Amino acid sequence: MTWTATNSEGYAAPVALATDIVVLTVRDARLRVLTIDGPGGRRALPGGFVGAGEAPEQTARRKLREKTGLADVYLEQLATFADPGRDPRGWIPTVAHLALVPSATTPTDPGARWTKAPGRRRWAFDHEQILAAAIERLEGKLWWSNVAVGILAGAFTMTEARHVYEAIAGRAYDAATFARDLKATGLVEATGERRAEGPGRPAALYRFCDSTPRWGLGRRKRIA
Amino acid sequence: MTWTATNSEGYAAPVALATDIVVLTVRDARLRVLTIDGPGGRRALPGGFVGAGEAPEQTARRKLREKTGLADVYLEQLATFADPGRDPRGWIPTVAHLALVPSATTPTDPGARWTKAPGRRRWAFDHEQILAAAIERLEGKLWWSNVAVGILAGAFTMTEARHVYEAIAGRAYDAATFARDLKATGLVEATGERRAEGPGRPAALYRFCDSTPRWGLGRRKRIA
DNA sequence: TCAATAGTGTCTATGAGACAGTATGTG
DNA sequence: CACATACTGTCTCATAGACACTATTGA
Repeated sequence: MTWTATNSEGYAAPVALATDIVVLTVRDARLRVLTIDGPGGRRALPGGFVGAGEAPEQTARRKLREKTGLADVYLEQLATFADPGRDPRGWIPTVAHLALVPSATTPTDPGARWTKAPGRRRWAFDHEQILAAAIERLEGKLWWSNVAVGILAGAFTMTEARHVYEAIAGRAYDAATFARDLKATGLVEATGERRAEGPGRPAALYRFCDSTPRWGLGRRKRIA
Repeated sequence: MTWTATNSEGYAAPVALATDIVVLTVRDARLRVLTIDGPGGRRALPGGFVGAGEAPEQTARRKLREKTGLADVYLEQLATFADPGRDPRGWIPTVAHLALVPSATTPTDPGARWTKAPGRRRWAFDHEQILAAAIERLEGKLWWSNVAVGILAGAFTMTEARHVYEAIAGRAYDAATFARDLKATGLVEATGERRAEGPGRPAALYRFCDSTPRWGLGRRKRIA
């Protein structure tokens, strides 16, 4: 039995407005997406219904806090998926969001897992399409904006940053060239600190100047 | 009196799902947006309500046909605006679209006009914000995709194309460099025809290889 | 001392801006 | 012929890839 809704003018209305969140991070040199159990043993994206008087972004942040315990997260709107029949429960458009969280994030929700992205898992609803849009957006903005600040929150070494960029771009970068070019974006600054990880010369630490979405200086970088 | 809606589970639902369309073109060397009369003498974007069983993109195409008489139009989803209170009639999220039409397009709707974008006009609702998002999207994709095919439908000379690109980018391009770089995107092809406009050597004609959204070869071009 | 990791310098290929000069039309 | 517009060739600067070389740590 599907749900229905009617407005005060007598016309059919959407049953609800949903939001789905593509939570991405880089773990073990792989891009991974946070998934929950969906119907039919398929993977699904976390999400929920937008409350009356609530902006979709607020809903997304609220759900993200419930799933990961994180309050300050890089979050941006991705696109809206509203094809008829996308949700068997009825007419439920969803405003998809892209969120990036630090590598060390552990889901607080016991049903949530990190899944390789892209991978061979079967997805519920139109979530595979939403995931594809999220990855394309992330790749496209990688060298042009500070998106990566979501994963590289706090201080990081150039080597750590490089591993994150490599997992997202799906290619290797020369270490020297990488450092030069990341500095050239004007988006990062040195903290002045250093960090030693095992043997070898300690690495200088950097941080992104802003944690809110910003565009870089318009340099180019080949992804493929 | 604001509208309301309730779904079959007893919860408040959106009153309706709307779509607004930012129809852009280049006329008289200026970027222009199609506007209709909104409340309070303000300018408004054309749009309408998404019907039950309809995808928002279909609604946008239907409305576009009513306003301009055009059936095949470059159209892509822009973003969804759903802040509470954005529409005084009630909870009405809108899926905004970006559409590009040829320069010669004349509105069939008598209330519709071409308005300079950006300009100093006052806008209804959150339409100024939607327009700003559309212009940013168009500028950002200009040299990376075939967006301009929406305006340069059919065959065009390099000079015509340059005028369109200049109006969108807000800067002048060297004619020789422009032609070289537009060809280098791999998105256009020569038709083999020529066209004479007054005195001077006739210009070769080109067309975009695809009329559906495509990405170019990843070259760069400075906008500012 | 060596191994390991971090960081610097530089050579080269390519794309983009600028512009001089050539080609081909109309009157 | 003059003039106007279209097109070609080329110089130069900036960016990105590659890689040799130096620097700084722990064992």
